[in-house]
Amino acid sequence: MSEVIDGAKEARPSADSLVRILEDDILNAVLRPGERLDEQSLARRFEVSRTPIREALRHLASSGLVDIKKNQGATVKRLTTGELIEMFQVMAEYEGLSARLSARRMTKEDVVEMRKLHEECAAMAEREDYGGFYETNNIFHDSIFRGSRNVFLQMESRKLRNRLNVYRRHITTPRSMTKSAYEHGRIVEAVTAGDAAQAHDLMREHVDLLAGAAADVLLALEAEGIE
Amino acid sequence: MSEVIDGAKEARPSADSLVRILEDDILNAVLRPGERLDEQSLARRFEVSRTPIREALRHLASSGLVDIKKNQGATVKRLTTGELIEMFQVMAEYEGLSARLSARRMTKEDVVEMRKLHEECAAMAEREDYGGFYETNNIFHDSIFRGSRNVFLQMESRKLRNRLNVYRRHITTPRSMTKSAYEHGRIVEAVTAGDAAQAHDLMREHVDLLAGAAADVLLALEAEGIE
DNA sequence: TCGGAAGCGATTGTATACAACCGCTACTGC
DNA sequence: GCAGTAGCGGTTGTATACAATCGCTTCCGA
Repeated sequence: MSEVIDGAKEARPSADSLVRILEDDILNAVLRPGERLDEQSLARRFEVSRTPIREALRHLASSGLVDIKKNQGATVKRLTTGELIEMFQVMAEYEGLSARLSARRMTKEDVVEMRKLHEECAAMAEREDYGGFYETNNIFHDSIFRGSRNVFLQMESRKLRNRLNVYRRHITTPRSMTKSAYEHGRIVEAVTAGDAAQAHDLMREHVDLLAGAAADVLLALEAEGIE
Repeated sequence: MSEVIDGAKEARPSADSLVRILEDDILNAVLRPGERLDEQSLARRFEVSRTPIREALRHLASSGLVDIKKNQGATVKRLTTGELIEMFQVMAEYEGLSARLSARRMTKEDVVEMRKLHEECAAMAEREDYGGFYETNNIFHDSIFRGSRNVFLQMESRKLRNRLNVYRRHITTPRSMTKSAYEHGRIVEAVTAGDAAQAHDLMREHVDLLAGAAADVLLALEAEGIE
């Protein structure tokens, strides 16, 4: 990564920094889906010219966070239900692959780390500490991504997770922490045992909230334009 | 897509078109991995100013085809063997997911189309028409991606396939067409039967073998320095 | 009153001008 | 002779100026 120098937030940011700043704003819902991203306003706000703003917007566009229409400017990408489902399915696949690879490649130290995080997760569930569970759950999943020893997979899943997180607040997860923790346990066992196929399946099912026929129906409905 | 007007190849291309032109050049190895992409030269070549060139380069950078270092310009991204293998693994997962979803969602018409393409593939294999097999094989796999009814998956896999195709010429796939055709057959049956899990596994293994073989060849190539 | 087209304002797309930065070379001093 | 530095050429990064395009409003006519 770049220097940590940009701690001084009043220094005029350069295109590079702008990408991250705008990205954060989108992920934290400072900029909301559908919102217009006017080049001049942004230029004034950051005290730079339109040029670096444009570059940043183009970058965000090709990473999927922003939507640019020719001669009509940029808006924060608004995802339809269908697109969200599609992306969740791919995310589930990423997670499944990470578990498969981890089952084959994790070192003893990796496994210890993973088990520790799993136990922390379980403890959070026990206490019904939702915030803590959410945090630890993320770290647990990350440990499995790292264990996969596939940097490309890690990058892609991180990008996708960011995009999905924009909508996290709208997704009131109906899942119980206890059930999640139980599933974590089974995944941990499969990975530890080196059972790649089992690890893959358990993980994909664990993550794929909308795996079932519900998704098929929703997609079909949307295909005929019902909103 | 956009207008078909840009058939006139001497019209000065706009940033949008430039992305596709440069992309094609990279995919067709007119621009080779590691090659420098000088803004001024490109600007002269296409008779535009540096501005649209820059935008195109940034776009290609975030789609992974180009590598941009701050103040040091852009080069065609050169992938290491390890990165290629990682990407092939993810690609296999994409294909597996497409088969899984197709098994659940394909219409009767989709299935007919898929079977037709499979039979064409088999015929090509029979005749040992390697070029024809390659073409038809791609179309066959595409038909399954389409059958998945997951546009996001299709887009991601297309992007990834493009990136991998840059190195296709280095990958003289040692697989027999006959074996591929046979595996296609099993996949077709699983999809038709609606056996999602089976379709997924068969497809992933079908493509993953390519990855394994590719890895070996690439490792050999890297030993002598890829150029 | 409603439909349509032309003009206007505003925004994006492109070109050019200028500033900042990097790498290389050559020179100087030890 | 070699190390280090200062200067130079060239490339990228940013700012500004200009052109093209789009949507909206307004005006005209039926």
